[in-house]
Amino acid sequence: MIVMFMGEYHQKIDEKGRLTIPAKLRTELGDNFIVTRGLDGCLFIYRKETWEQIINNYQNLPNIKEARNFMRFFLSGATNLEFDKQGRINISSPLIKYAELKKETVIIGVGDRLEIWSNDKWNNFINENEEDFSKQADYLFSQNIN
Amino acid sequence: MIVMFMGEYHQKIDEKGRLTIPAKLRTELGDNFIVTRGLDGCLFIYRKETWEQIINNYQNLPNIKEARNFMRFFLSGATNLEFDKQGRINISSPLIKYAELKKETVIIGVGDRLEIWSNDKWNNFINENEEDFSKQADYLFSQNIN
DNA sequence: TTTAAAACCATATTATCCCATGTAAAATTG
DNA sequence: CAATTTTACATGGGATAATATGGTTTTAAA
Repeated sequence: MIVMFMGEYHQKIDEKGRLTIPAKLRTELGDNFIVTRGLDGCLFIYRKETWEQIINNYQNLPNIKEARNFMRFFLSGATNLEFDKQGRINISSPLIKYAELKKETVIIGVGDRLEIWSNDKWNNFINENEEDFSKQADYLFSQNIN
Repeated sequence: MIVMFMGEYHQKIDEKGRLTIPAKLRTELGDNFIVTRGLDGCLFIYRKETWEQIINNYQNLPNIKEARNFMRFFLSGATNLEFDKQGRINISSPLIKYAELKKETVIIGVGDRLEIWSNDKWNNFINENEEDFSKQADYLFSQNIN
């Protein structure tokens, strides 16, 4: 992984569907990237290189129904986007609808991708899972004492 | 473990989210480090080397929902930071919110990491756990640690 | 000809950098 | 050893540049 996306950023999406990507993330993204329906009700943004790797990996999956359906979901939602002069992207209305994006939007870095969440969904996510996370973290942190 | 962080330091965070790291700790931290959501309501600061070790352990988690969620929580809370000319770091507002940081702040050294606590939380923590510490110590030291 | 989307422009907000002051520790000198 | 000076460090505030965001015009498409 060349780029490791991290952090949480709060941005406003306007009524034209335009969303500013924070400057720091822009430089890490480059100007060739893909937005698509993500898992768990958010959108994913991948660098082009990462996207191509993912697609390659799925080419090798057996031609079973589950794999076919997943590819439909993943590819039909995918769009090649660019920044406008002010560093914004234009999110299509099907994707806005899918992620239930309102004005208040959260962009997070998760390793090889960015995720776009509606503020409400993200808060729910954090609140519902916080306790589990500390348990998991207790476990995981106890693993790396060398 | 090359560096062993120790000690308790009381610093003030200003209304811009700037926090001075004591000079002694600065030299031990180097100028490449990561701040992230920690456990029990505080923030963790890791040297870059330590951080990379931790990440390596997580790379190989399977792509199941629990692992995905945990990575979201973990990476979205992480930021790569640097010192300003006066030796301060700039803590992002989601992290300030998470750790409920007010003006009075406590920085403690805990082995391979630093922890940032709000003064109130730290006092509560000490008060609530003081009696237990001796029991916990008895338990831990009886486990033969070699 | 109408509508919508994309490019452009302008302003408001935020973050970053730099400097000033206050305070405590250390060092130097009588 | 005490007193005074010097240095380092912590903390606050203001100016400037970068960024986010809203609105307007132009272009293209239906």
